[in-house]
Amino acid sequence: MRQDTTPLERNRVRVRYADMSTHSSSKPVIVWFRRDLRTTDHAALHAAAETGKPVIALFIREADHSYPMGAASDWFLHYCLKALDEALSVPLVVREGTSQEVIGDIIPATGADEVHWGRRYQKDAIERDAALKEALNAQGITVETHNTLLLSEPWEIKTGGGTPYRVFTPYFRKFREQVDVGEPLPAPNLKHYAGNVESLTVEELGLLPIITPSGHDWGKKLEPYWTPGPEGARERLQEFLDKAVGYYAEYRDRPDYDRTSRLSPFLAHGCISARECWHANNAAEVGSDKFLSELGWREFSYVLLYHNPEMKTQPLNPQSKAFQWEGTQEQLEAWQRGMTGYPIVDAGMRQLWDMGWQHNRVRMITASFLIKDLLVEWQKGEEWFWDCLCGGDPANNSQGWQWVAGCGADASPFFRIFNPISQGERYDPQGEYVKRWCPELKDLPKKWIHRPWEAPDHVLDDAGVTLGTDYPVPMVDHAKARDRALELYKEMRA
DNA sequence: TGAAATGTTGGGGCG
DNA sequence: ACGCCCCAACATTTC
Repeated sequence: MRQDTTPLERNRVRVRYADMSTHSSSKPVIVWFRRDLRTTDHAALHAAAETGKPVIALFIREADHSYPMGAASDWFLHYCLKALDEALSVPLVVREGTSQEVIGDIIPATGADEVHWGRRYQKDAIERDAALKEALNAQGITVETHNTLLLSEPWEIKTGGGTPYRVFTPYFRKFREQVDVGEPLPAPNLKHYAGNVESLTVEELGLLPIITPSGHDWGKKLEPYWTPGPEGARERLQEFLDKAVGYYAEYRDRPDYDRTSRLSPFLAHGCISARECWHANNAAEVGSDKFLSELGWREFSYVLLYHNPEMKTQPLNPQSKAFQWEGTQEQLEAWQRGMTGYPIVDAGMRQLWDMGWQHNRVRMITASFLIKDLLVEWQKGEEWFWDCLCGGDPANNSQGWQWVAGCGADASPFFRIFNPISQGERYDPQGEYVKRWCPELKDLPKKWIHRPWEAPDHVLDDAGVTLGTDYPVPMVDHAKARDRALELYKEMRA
């Protein structure tokens, strides 16, 4: 709930640095942290430390962000900031406002004459950062930008014709020929700045979800699943490399197994770098090229986002704009709540709500269902995921939704429509994933777990399930919905 | 990183 | 023994 005054005005806090004895006469350098909330393999932090100047570590809750984080990502971010503050040997200065205001305030207050940050790739962010850089340069302040997000710059890898790639496979082949993913940078030693810098506490940013009047704490449910921050990211990567990466190609499509990396939220907030993941995979006793290729998809998504700034809302494939969506708000809400009547879809949507994350195979199934069975615009699904994912990535989320909708670059063709029953039976054969997230179906035999409406009455009785009361009747008939989607697809092409 | 419809093949039952 | 039909099983095409 935003009020008339900013938290900084309401509650002025001064960070008092522990080490006041460092009397360096040199001017400090500011490192502005964004989606790179770590100390290792951080090119901007590293370069700032190399100057030998005292370092002011800064995070800004940007007031003028046109693509603000979703609620679950804010939750994750809150704990990332606290973890980063602990991981850094200097305090993290936390502020709210526009970057121009905040940095424009810190520079005269501290005498800082140099600013470093990691580059961003969304058009509005690029423009704001460029304007800030220009304004600072005009004041004689040095600005250096770095790559803290990606393995390669989106403009670096081009086809023979000099255009950006639009198909993943040749893109990634070229990437592997061209890009030398070097060693991650170590965490640098930082020199303390001996003065004071105004800072909010992380709490004052108000990132945590508001507890409802009835006392429901929505953020609390995410806690068991995640340890946000660099330490949690390293642990997660290590566990993945120790236990799952060897089976990645075989089992990553199985939502009933815990065989994916679950690193997406950490990568999205930059708790760990893609280079650290890449490198650790290759250094591990057993690694997986498939895992590297997933990191490659992340790079490819940023290529698409960089060259297509409207990717969040506009189909990359322009003729897709003519598609006549006919899904309703009620249908969208049933999907959001996990009440479609198709168990694999509902399990996925409830997992997303509870964990702030959804298994990748299930993302394809739930997205296909929203788009092709319910005929709801993919953008509505993108928005919901953006709000619910505790590590929503602007490039990956848009790219993934466009892929399923069939309107993206190198996308799945529109007519590739997932059957929620056969997908469920193939990838969750025992129904364990469904039973975990839809406990009302836990006593249903596996034969009927993905199609409860076809189960004989006595089976439903024995399982204690009354369709329409305990669990919904399917909201659409998949076979009919499929025909309708193909019909609309044909109309669009005509 | 589909699914369904359609086409082909080959073995076995049977007149 | 032979042709015919049936129908899995697999392959190809279509959306």
